[in-house]
Amino acid sequence: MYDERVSYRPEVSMAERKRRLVSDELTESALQLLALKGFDAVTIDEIVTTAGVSRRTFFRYFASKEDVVVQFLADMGTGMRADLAERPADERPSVALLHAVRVPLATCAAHSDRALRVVQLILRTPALLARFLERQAQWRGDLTQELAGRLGLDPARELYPRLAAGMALTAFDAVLQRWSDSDGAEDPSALLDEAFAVIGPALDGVEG
Amino acid sequence: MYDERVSYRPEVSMAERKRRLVSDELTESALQLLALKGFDAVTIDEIVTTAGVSRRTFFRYFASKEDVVVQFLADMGTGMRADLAERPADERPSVALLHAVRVPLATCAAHSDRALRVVQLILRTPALLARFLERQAQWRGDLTQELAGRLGLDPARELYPRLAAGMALTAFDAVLQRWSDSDGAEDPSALLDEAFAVIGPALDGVEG
DNA sequence: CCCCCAGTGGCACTGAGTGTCAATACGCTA
DNA sequence: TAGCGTATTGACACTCAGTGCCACTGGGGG
Repeated sequence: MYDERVSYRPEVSMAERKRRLVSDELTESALQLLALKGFDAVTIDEIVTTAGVSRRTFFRYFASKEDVVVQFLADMGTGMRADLAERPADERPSVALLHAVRVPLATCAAHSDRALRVVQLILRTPALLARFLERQAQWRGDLTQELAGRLGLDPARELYPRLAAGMALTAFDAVLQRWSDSDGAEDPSALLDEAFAVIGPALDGVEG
Repeated sequence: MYDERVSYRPEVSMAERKRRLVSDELTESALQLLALKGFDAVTIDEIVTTAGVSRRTFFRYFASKEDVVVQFLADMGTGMRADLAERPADERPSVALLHAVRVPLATCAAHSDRALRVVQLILRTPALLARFLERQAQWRGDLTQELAGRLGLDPARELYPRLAAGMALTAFDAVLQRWSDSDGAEDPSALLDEAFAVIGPALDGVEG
């Protein structure tokens, strides 16, 4: 056999790397075509032909046509909750949430060449927007739970955790919208600070 | 001809009443079946058979299967913007938005026998939730525009209008969620007051 | 009385999404 | 190196959502 110390990663199997390759190829082809011709004008057959796999394989990687696009931004949500969980327990909600929401926006800004096109496609395609908002509702639930835990509140009795999570995501949406409308000209991070300056008083309460 | 003063409404034609009848019949059948068997388990064929019309006719009244359910709550959005527009110009945003959002929730509470089942169905069915949130995004845009107009702000340069609209709808969502989870036991109006007590400071600014 | 037309049903078609099965390729073991 | 179990794939058939098209009908107006 080969020497395990060079060019061999036991933790990433051959099969796993192969799966990644197919997934990436599919995502690449889909994004290319969808951005070019619009969501409705592209069939799955075109995507899989371009990617060089069968139609059946497509649905083994993505649950729907919308998923190819939306999953591109999916990790954001899981990351946000993790980031919130890592903030110090005594930090004010406005500060903790600001940091949690900033990370995915910074990622967008860093990969603006790809991300901008995807975001614009999502915001302008009703079917994609619907799926995106559905995902975001999931994020809101996650943030609500995390926030309730850190504050010792019961989300079934107190409105605050859900409202705070919703406000943070409202800020996220507003920034994303402006970033998209300005074709990436405006700085997401600066816009986010601006947004949190508005919602901050509500997040930290009247005594803030 | 007949005497126009009795049992004849020139403003509501025969054809129009007929359309209403078909639409209501379709909505009725759909809601009944969907609530009973779940969204995915009901086909359009079942709905139209129950309603006694053809499949083709269904799609002349509703754009999709989701639409039958979501359109049940659709007028809410248009009503909200109209209500906001009618508030006095010098009223604080928090008060104006509170009134605008209260109306549809009051309507839900008044028809809780129907509305509760529909809301629960929507919140628990991913496909329906997605369509509902898509509609809500439209409401947010409308409220943003209305609010910007009343405050003399440019929504393309100021984040506030969109944030305020988003916060009001976040309150709306949180209340709807609690109302649904409690099977209608909690009072939407009281919950809404509670929610606006939280977000109010952000809506009216630091000088509120 | 006839024309007009909005609403309808039937039909065929495209495209999304799923279940099934045979073939293939890889990893492991003798 | 040969053989075996497993995971991935491709092909096919099928259901169902949604759309375009055309012929029919029934009621209202000239």
